[in-house]
Amino acid sequence: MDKEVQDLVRQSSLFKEVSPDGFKQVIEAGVLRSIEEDGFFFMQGDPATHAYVLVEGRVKMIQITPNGQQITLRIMTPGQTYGGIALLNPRAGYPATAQAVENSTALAWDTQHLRQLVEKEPSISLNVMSLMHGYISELQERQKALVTDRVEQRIARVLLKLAAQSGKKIDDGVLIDLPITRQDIAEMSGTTLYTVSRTLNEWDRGGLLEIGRERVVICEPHVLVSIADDLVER
Amino acid sequence: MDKEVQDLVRQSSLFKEVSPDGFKQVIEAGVLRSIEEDGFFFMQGDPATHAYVLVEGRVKMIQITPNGQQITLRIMTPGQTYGGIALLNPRAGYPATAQAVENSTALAWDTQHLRQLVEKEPSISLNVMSLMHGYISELQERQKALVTDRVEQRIARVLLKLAAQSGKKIDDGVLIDLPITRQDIAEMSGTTLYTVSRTLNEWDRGGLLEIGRERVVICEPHVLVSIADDLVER
DNA sequence: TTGCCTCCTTGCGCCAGCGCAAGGACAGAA
DNA sequence: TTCTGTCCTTGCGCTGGCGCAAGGAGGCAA
Repeated sequence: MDKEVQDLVRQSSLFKEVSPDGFKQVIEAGVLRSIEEDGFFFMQGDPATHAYVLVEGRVKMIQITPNGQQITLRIMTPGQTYGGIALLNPRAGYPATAQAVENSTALAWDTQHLRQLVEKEPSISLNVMSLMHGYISELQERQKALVTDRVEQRIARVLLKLAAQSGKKIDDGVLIDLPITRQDIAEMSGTTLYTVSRTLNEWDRGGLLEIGRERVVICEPHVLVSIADDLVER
Repeated sequence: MDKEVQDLVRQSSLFKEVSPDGFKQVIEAGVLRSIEEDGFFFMQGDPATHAYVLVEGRVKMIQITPNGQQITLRIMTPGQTYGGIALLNPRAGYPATAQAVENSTALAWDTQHLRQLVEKEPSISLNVMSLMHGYISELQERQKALVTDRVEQRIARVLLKLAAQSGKKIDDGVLIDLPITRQDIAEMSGTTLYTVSRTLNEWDRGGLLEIGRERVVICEPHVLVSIADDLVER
């Protein structure tokens, strides 16, 4: 297995602080799985059989409503963990769908191996709880935002989060280094593609950012922050 | 310790399936704590030091926004667990505030004892994860509802959930056996007390339910379900 | 009985955001 | 170079839901 991949796994929130010995077992038990663009690692409701650490590409966690509408929960970058629920009994379904945004590769562990690993390394169990805790906080945060924030604030928050996660410093600001559509942003901020388009264009006109097709560059991050925190007149 | 209380703990989602031996230790380590109406077990952000099983009364989990606005996440009834996060390192803050709706009593375990118990009974650890999993599903469900459902549907859902949890069969329907204000319902459904009032009155006029001061009786549960599921014309 | 407090109702005006529809722009294929 | 598909923009009309303000009504205390 690739040295680089091993490092990624060692630092992942699922297996961090595992002993060298245990880590060897982790690597041995992991199975590589590749999914091409727009394919799925798993669907919401599927029995949770595997936990994944993303090695390459981008994966988004989404929820699909009965009427086909869709909300995006998060976008994962290499090194991040998803499907950690699999530690539980596999009858617990995945709470969301994992879809590849680009061609992606992940290491996977099935429930059985995971349980063996946990027995040897109980810290993994704490790691899973820690992951879930983070996830809960995030969901609560989003829920609060949905109830109390205006759409403008929510869009600002989404952009800042994307920048923090996949931002790339360039000449005139921070480029969000993802092929991301207005629709994607709308799904992440709980609004519509129309409103996103209008808002981004307004901000572009104000020099706050620069937009293009599937491209956003944040020029004035601090202004965006003050919009997100509602410190600014409309 | 009360026999009744012990049964409650034995069936709680935190300690179910613990061996008789381990259970004895659980009971020994638990500490009773009473909070009177409107008091707090803990506040959001406090270091998570204790896990609780509610023994008597009602406790609501809430989130308070910087500007004082408030959203209600859930209302707990006796036997339910909260603060399970405490198993983790206590620097992880509680993700929400636990406030007593009536005079309430709970059994509490601190992090240190919990860790000892988990060592003896690893199933507790799985229980915690299971709890968190349920919590995550619930939050995602709510989030989906906030984005895609109309206010009317969300109010219907809240009423149904309250009825499922604290419903009491009476002559003309199911009484929600809680002193619950319009404001409370608004916080749970992510809307305002005005809209809740208008909606409930409309339903009352239609014979769907009967309302009074801090009182709701659901007369036609199935109609409410079809509203929640959007199977009905407006 | 009276007063007070909290909870509830409702008319009214307002506007943020929705979503259709039509058209433009860009990128990659052929 | 042209074509095709996807992505993006924007004018327009509409409405669900918000929130103020004012008043009503039930419950509790003294």
